[in-house]
Amino acid sequence: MARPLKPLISIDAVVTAALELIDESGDFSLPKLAARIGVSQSSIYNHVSGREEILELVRGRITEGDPQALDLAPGVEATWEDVLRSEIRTYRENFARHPRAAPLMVMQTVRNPHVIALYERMASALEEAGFRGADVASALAMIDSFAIGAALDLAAPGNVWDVAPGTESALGRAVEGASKLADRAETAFEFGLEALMDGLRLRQGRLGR
Amino acid sequence: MARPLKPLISIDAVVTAALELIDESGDFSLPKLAARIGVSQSSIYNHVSGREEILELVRGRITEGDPQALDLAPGVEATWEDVLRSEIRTYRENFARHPRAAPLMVMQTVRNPHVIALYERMASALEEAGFRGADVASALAMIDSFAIGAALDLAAPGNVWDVAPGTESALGRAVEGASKLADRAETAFEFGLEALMDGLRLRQGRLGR
DNA sequence: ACCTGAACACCGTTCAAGT
DNA sequence: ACCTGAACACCGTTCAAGT
Repeated sequence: MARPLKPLISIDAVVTAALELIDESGDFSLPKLAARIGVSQSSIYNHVSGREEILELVRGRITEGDPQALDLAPGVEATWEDVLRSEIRTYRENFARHPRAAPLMVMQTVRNPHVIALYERMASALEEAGFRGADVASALAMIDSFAIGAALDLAAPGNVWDVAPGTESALGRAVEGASKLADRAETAFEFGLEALMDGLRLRQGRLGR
Repeated sequence: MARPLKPLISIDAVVTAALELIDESGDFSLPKLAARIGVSQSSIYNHVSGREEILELVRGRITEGDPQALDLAPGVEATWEDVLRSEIRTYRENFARHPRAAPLMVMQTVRNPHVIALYERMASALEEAGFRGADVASALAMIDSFAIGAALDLAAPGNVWDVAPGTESALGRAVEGASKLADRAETAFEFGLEALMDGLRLRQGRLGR
């Protein structure tokens, strides 16, 4: 076949196909990706450096859903808490739309500009709150863990802990209590988000000490 | 060679070799594992069901480091906060000794009894604090995210975010501030742990509301 | 019961050859 | 510039054959 008049592949098509593959089955391989695009495996390397870059592009696609505007009463300034809460929620909602994508991203360094920009907005909010230097980094690390954890939670199989049902134990009761909820992951996320915000607010109050 | 008089492999040896492999290089495959034990790849399946079980056994080995006793003044009862803080710290310290193991565990359901027991102790502490049912599960999910995040942080390459050094931005300043610290991950962990405990304590106070 | 070697169905990446 | 097919060096798992 050799070189066609019009390219058979575009980076965009690669990313779209990759995300479809991930959404459908949760696993993703170059052979499957090539098959879906209808092209040979090796030709993908003409557009992209390899698997890692594809996944990083997928991260971009997932995250680029515009940062939802904070709608506040006119004239009211958004507080650092508003901003932080909103960014975390957006981040998590983006992954909620592609639950199976999270596990594939965890182990890769974040290079995507959209995601970097998101963390930049959070870092600014933390500075506005009065946090400085390493404290900002620590807070970001915590937020990051929480957000990734929440995303992984969405991808996780029904039970994270292999506890026999009806077990008389605190963990058994917790698992049972959660299983009654329509959206266990959602509830856990909201609980965690508020606890996290409380924790930060409290530390902010002590900053001058 | 066929069946030897004394088994060439023991489950214990498999786990030890697997953990060595992980600690040294961070990656782990059955061919490499077999080579290290000095046995053929397929014979491993006589002792273990496959890759997943091996990793779950490794999780056990890492976690079984005895739960450090809380040493308190005699007669003083450990509060739920003491217990929680100590368990989280222990969990994270265990992974600190094997930083490269964390990424391999993230995507697997926890089946190991030692780890289940650890979560059971945390669930009890949360009940003692007054949390019930889904709230216990939510708090555990949050703690879990945090602990796993902290563990992944130890395994992560130097920079989690690909920010150009000297960038004039809040994120740039945060990264720079953190890079000055001898133990960035350690500092972030302590910051997060205290913020998390604060968040839980505050929610506990509102439980009766 | 426990080992081996061969086989199977996968991976990601490279590269000469074609137009 | 962009595609193909073949090749390479890996995976995890299964299974008949040996003692």
